[in-house]
Amino acid sequence: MGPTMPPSRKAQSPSSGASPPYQQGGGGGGLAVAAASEAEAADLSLSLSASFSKAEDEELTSLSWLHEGTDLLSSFSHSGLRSVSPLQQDADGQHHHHHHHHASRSPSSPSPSPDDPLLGGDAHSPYDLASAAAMTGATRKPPYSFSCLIFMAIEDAPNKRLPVKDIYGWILEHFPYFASAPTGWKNSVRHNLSLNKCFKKVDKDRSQSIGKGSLWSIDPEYRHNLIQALKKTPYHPYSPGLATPSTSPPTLTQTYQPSPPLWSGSPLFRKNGGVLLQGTIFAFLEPPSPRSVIQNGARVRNQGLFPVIRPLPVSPVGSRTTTIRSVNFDLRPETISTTDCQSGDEDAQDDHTYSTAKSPSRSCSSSQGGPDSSPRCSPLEDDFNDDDIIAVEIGAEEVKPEPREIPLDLHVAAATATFLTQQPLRAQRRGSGAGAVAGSTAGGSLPWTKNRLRGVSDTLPLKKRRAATAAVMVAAMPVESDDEEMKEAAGSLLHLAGVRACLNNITNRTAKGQKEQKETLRN
DNA sequence: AGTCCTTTAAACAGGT
DNA sequence: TACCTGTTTAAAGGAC
Repeated sequence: MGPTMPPSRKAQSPSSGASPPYQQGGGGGGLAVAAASEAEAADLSLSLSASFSKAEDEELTSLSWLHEGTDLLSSFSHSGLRSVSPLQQDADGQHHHHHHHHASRSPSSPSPSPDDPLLGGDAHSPYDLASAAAMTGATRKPPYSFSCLIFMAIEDAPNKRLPVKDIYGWILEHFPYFASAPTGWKNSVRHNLSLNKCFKKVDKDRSQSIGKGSLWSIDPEYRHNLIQALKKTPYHPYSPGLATPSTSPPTLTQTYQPSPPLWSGSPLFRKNGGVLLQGTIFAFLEPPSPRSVIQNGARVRNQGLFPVIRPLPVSPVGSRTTTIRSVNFDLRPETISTTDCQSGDEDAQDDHTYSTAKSPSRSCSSSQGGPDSSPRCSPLEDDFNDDDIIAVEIGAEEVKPEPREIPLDLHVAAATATFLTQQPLRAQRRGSGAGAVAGSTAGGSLPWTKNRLRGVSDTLPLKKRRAATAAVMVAAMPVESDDEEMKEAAGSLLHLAGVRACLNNITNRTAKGQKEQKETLRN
């Protein structure tokens, strides 16, 4: 019953042609190097960091809306946009569909204090929906993937669950674009709900059936993937074209020129792999005091929906370092390739969440460790459980003047690692490898392809993978550095950290398979 | 060139 | 019957 060939695809998605920001596609795998430009790509500091699950927890902790009873709603409150959810639910999960009103017009939440440097009274706060809406306009597609949109909608619901219809409503309300967009988006939403492991139906209680359909909720296990996906948005303070927070305390980061847009679909972002690089570089640039991070964290928490994506502070050209981001992403236990993790394929199953974070370093694809990653595969974990990130700076070359003093010793690196574990941006790291959540198809594997039929075992043989990893490392080396010592150092460090990058360990699955897995998880 | 990923389109089944 | 919901397959296209 395969679908018949679509009559005319040409009229297809507007999205595909113009490389809209929200398109995060491409997961390709290259090593992502953060730089404001290609040219600068090679000029970043090389930092290897490994993060582990614990870090993830901490990371989550940093998001207020996750742990402090601060839900996304509150995040909206800061924008004055969301005051009242259009979809009101009572404690029983009953939905009372209020007439859609634009929350922005009737803010019920207190506006951010004008003098709050973090929240800023800035009407153009990049973190509020109003700004987002204004920026995207009613005619432009929001930069969020459907998964993110769905996630936000659900999170915005008092009971964290919504029927599709209300999800549509939420999206429409907050992103007017869809009001006039082709109807296909609803199909996409449903498609996402069905395929993305991040979403799951709530067992419907007959007694309180809401009628047709089920309530959809976020699978806690994959939630962080969604969160991470959200973090990758174009709406961050320093995005060009976006308002910038006027009051942020002077930090080293401010000395940077705003880098190109870093929304997840941004080429630059992809190149960087986003997160890690951001986090890493960020860490180096930020004052030693975690405070700034915390501040940012606070911000994140307040922002909720609008992930803090800061521009990558780009190392001035000239610094001779390279950043290896894939390591960071992939090292997390969850993202570690099964192969590298002893377990092999057994877990192949859980993985699949569409990743929201797409990742360039798909090393451990979403399919794999995805979000769930239940199987904690990793020896690494045993060795490092505490501050999950190990950042190692590998040799900055003497050659060019380091614009910023980049710590060259492990102590500093360690500190940085710690720092990173506390800083929100860090979350993004995984985007890459693991596939984040995203969307729809997040987990990783999308249905379509033969590839998907391959199992973990089909991925590159361990040997090759390792070779690939090595290649990655080498590739990450300063361009002009063919210094074997350096390479060795990198290798040693990785080894030391028990880090093994895993590449292309993506398990492809058929949609069916995913579904089955999804089912399995449910049961 | 091949692979990955997201989005879009569409067929279909089941429910209301 | 018409519409909605949910699942699944397929393909387009961008990115690496």
